[in-house]
Amino acid sequence: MVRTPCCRAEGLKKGAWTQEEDLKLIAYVQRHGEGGWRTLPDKAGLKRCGKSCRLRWANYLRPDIKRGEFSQEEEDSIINLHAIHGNKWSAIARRLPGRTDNEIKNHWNTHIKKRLVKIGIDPLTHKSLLDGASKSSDHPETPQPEKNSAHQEEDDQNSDSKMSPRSSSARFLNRVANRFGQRINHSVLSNIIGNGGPSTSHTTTTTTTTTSASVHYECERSTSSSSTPSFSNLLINQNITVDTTSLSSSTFSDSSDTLMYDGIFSDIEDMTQFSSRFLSDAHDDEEFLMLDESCLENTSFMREFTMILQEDKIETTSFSGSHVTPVNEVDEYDSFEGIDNYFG
DNA sequence: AATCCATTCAACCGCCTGGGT
DNA sequence: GACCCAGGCGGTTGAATGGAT
Repeated sequence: MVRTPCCRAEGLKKGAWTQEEDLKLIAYVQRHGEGGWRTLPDKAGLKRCGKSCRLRWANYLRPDIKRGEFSQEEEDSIINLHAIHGNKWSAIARRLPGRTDNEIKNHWNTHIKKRLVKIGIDPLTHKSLLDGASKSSDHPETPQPEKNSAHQEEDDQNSDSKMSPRSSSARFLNRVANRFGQRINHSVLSNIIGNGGPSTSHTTTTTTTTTSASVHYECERSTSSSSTPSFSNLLINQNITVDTTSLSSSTFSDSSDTLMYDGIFSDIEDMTQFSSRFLSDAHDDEEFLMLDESCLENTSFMREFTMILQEDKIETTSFSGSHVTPVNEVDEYDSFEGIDNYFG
């Protein structure tokens, strides 16, 4: 079947937009809103393809566009999100308010990708390019293959001031276990850490229907999601995340708590960083672990659980050893001591 | 100053998807 | 189910720019 062109090719202008065209487009969208892109050019008096108008608006003229250099935090988020989503630029852009998919894509291709390659990380797989090569201890200048993730870069750059998302995940688990270890029933924590128990069921069905707060883990793209998560691979390969939608006000049956939770999340200034570490799209093909219903109904638990998320975010962004609950780090990855305390 | 080359990024292209009929 | 349409997406292009020679 012959594809119908999105617009008539004759007489349409291409190339860089002029200020006059921008003003026309802005005026039209402000008056009529977004949408109807195919007919917009005629109505707005633009000799442009509707697609071109939409792109110009979405990538450049939209009032909430954030322009300028990417911050270190934004770059970290992009790397983390790319490890999860791959080249799904729009998905990544949704987590970076004010940044467009096109901008992120360009920045990735022109800056981040090169930097990752330079330090020995495959930007496609986020694994070391030196897999299988001899240990770099013989060659101190070559990257260490043990930390075969994109986070090596930030570790290298911020080893004293930042914690990697991986350690954040483990630390988060520690805190949950330490704080709630005496109150959450065993099966719930078994679910969270996937300790091989029967309750590592991936209750995808209930996620979309009855879910409230779902702790959900995402496997690295290179790993099979079908395997039952073990304690170790949870720490190494997975980030604990909380589904955003699950923490909406509708989550909580106690109406008096609704506003509180809304407040907490609206108070989080940097949703980008928060979401890059804890939040994820609720795709149908992703698997979820559910917190026990009883936990969700326990507003006290949910209150503290939410506070942990918030505190964790704050501590990670301005980490100093003095004010962070100590977490033993047995090796280069965090250990999950809290769960041991609980089960011990 | 002139030329060449590399880099950046706005814009385009073609494909895909979902909704409506 | 088939078809059409609108919108969205990722990959690619090419003009503009800056640095090196």
